[in-house]
Amino acid sequence: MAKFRLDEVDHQILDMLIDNTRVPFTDIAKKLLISAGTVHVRVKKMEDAGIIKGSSLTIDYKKLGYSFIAYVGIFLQNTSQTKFVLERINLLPYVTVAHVTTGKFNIFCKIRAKDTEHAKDIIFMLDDIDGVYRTETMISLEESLNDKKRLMHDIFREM
Amino acid sequence: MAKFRLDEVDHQILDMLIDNTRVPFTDIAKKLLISAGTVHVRVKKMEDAGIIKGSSLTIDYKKLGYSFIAYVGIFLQNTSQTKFVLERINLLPYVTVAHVTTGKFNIFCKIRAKDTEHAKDIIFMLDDIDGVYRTETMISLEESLNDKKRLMHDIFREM
DNA sequence: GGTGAAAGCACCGAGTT
DNA sequence: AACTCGGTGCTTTCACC
Repeated sequence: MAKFRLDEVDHQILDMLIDNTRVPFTDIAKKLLISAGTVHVRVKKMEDAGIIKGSSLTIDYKKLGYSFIAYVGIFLQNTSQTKFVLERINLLPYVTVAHVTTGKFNIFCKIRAKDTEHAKDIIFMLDDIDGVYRTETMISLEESLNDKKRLMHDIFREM
Repeated sequence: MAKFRLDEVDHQILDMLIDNTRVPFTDIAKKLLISAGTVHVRVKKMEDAGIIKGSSLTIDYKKLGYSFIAYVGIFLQNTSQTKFVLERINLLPYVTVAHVTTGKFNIFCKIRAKDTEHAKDIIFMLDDIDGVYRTETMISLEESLNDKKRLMHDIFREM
């Protein structure tokens, strides 16, 4: 995978858009003392390069009744079944992300549910997939998301 | 936390905006056969209710040279140190999310790094936090994100 | 690669049904 | 609650630097 170099202006633009994709390009332009046209061209360039893959809303799932988060580690009967099981897992809507991992588990995923009862159903569905030997669940008591803005500044500025 | 009820139109609007926050309200209106003003009012309502917390870009971190993902389970010397350690963890920019969990680990977090060398540095920083007894790392060999669109449709439509 | 202005639209609030 | 409509302001393009 090619590594793409961004300059300081690109970083500043990303910083602002990452916090709010709807911030007007004219505002960005004012802050960075460049023209709105330039902002537009640079954003387009980052989109074309695939650095900006898309945009999405941040939804408050708790307000929608989904306040249960857990991580589930999956042990397979045989690692050759990894691909098959991963495909099945991705058919389950309540699994938000799945990873093939080294270490203790073969597959590791995050689930989002309404409550413990609902989570139980999801975990049973995972257990029922062919090739899954057993699962181990870690319930999240508190989620703490890192601040995106700081992430961008500190991580990517150094490149 | 109060549970907020969304109707079919709200769901359709969210579905479109979740795929692309910059899709014009006029396009949404055309597709749903309502007026752009109505789209505007409904989005505003969801923002005011806090359902829509914000918006963000999806960045291709791999293209920026950050292709390493791992999960780190943390064992504390004493659970009373949870809050303190969590605060320290959140100061580390490469930790994208941290959870207080039940089960095997006390705290559980996800890190994003350039490579194994870089990951090692981050894990050492975690190990060095006062109160951390030891850590256990699971390296992600493959990440598989669930499709957002399907998530919204299948999960929230039923409420 | 950047600018600035102009044309084309989108947003958004007010007033109406 | 939803619609129309008009003012305001944003995006996007393009000729020029």
